Amino acid sequence: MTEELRADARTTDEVMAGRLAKIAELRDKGIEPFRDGFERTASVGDVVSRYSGLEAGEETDDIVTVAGRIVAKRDQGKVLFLVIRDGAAEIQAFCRLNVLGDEAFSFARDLDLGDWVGVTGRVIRTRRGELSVSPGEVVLLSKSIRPLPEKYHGLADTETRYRQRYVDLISNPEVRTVFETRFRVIAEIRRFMDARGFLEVETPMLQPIPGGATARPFVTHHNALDMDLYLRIAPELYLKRLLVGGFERVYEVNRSFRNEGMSPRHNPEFTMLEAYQAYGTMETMRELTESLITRVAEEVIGTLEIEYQGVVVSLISPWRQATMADLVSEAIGGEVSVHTPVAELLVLCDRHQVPIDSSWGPGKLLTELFEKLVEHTLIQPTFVTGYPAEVSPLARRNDADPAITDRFELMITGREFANAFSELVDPLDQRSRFQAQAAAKDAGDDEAMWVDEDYLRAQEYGMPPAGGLGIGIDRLVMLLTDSASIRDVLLFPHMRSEA
RNA sequence: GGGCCGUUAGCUCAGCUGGUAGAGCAGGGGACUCUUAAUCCCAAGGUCAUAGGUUCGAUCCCUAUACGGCCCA
Repeated sequence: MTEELRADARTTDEVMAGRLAKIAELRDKGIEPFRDGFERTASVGDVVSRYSGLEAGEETDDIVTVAGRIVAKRDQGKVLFLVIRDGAAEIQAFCRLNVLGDEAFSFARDLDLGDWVGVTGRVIRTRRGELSVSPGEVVLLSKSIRPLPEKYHGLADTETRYRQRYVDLISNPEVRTVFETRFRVIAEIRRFMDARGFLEVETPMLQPIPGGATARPFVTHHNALDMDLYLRIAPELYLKRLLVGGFERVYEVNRSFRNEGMSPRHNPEFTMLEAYQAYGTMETMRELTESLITRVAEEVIGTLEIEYQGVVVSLISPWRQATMADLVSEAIGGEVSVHTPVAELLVLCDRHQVPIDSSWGPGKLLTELFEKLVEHTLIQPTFVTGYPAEVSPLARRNDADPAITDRFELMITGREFANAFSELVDPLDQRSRFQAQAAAKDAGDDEAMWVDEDYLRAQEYGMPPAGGLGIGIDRLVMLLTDSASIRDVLLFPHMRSEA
């Protein structure tokens, strides 16, 4: 039976049948192919760094026990080379018949690519210069029953890479590096914020009223309460309630959810940093943003000159600042602002093929022109200021010009990286802004905000002046890892159900 | 949602605007006591994404669907 299965092993199913037969065989011999734990004396990385000075042909008497996955196997008859990978480090097991003896050697030869093993033996460097463990013992820790992708080209199919990230991580070592960078970025952000006296907090992901952004939410249902709840589109309104409650500096590294299309730049769930600082302003947040991103780049990738998709981006301070009105004026070759008559803006929208809606005021029209004509041109870091109040329902009006707000968005590589403002703390103005949003929602804008009465009530108790900030972490990681798609910086990007 | 492109062995890829498919790696058998994309010999491996259509005949041409990628909204 076993022999037949082995002889017939062809496709995946048959390979798997062969491996299953091996499992049965091992159990017949009293060997459990899925062990309970294992004691090793060193990681592969430790051994590699500790013995980096060992000369070719030199053999130590030091005995180590390492463990890992077999990722390559070179069988030479009475000598067998197994490459053992533990994390990102690899070491060769140089198995010799005369050292292991007949039974142990044939056991080692019977191991398969993908198996997890423990190897005990002397640390040596082969005549050909490869650091190795020369095992006196090889034990199977966990059997692999499914074949790994091709060893040289790795796994290239994008669909399989995203769906089966575990295989991608085994097969393409540089993928691991991207994710190590991602999580070091997040760790560095926390260190930076903590050092500035911010407290990391947690706020609801399930919200009765989704707020803090203009986006369509995901809906879910709480059975016991028989009420609909929404997955948060932003933590903003809860974090600002904490300012009312007396917390002065808070932040949340948050997963938020937006029910919109997917693209190389959008995933339905994404990660951002939101931070609020009592007594701060847009300018406080601007300095914070620039310092934070600069620090993270220096600490994690060690440079401020970044090549992104073939373009060099310089994160060296100071970063450019410009107003939306000036940038749009420059793009169209004439003076426009939020005070330009609507009729004139409509002509410009028409001329530049910007689709419009009859309910839009000058602020929205100007913003649309900006997004169509300017945004994609801002490759180097640029703080765009002077956002119209019409498109900034949570931001404080500028004292000199109440039609715009004390708000910026940070653009890099033509994309939005951060959004921040002096917070609107006036409950009366906030109510009228919410009402304008509600009117837009009634007019069919399903991304418009809801009126959040509890948030207004909180503000009515008195909210300190404050600066608030949001930074898109996925995009930041894309920039720092030169990744073209957001899927390349998400371990498990969303996909349709498999066919 | 619209447009374009893709889907061939477990993996990476070939395949002549039509005559039912090839290689390398992995897997199987064998040789080899310093290999490292090991090498050499042998044998095997396919519902050409799915469903229809055109045709004497379809991996190839047409339609639809599924999944993926890019662009646009």
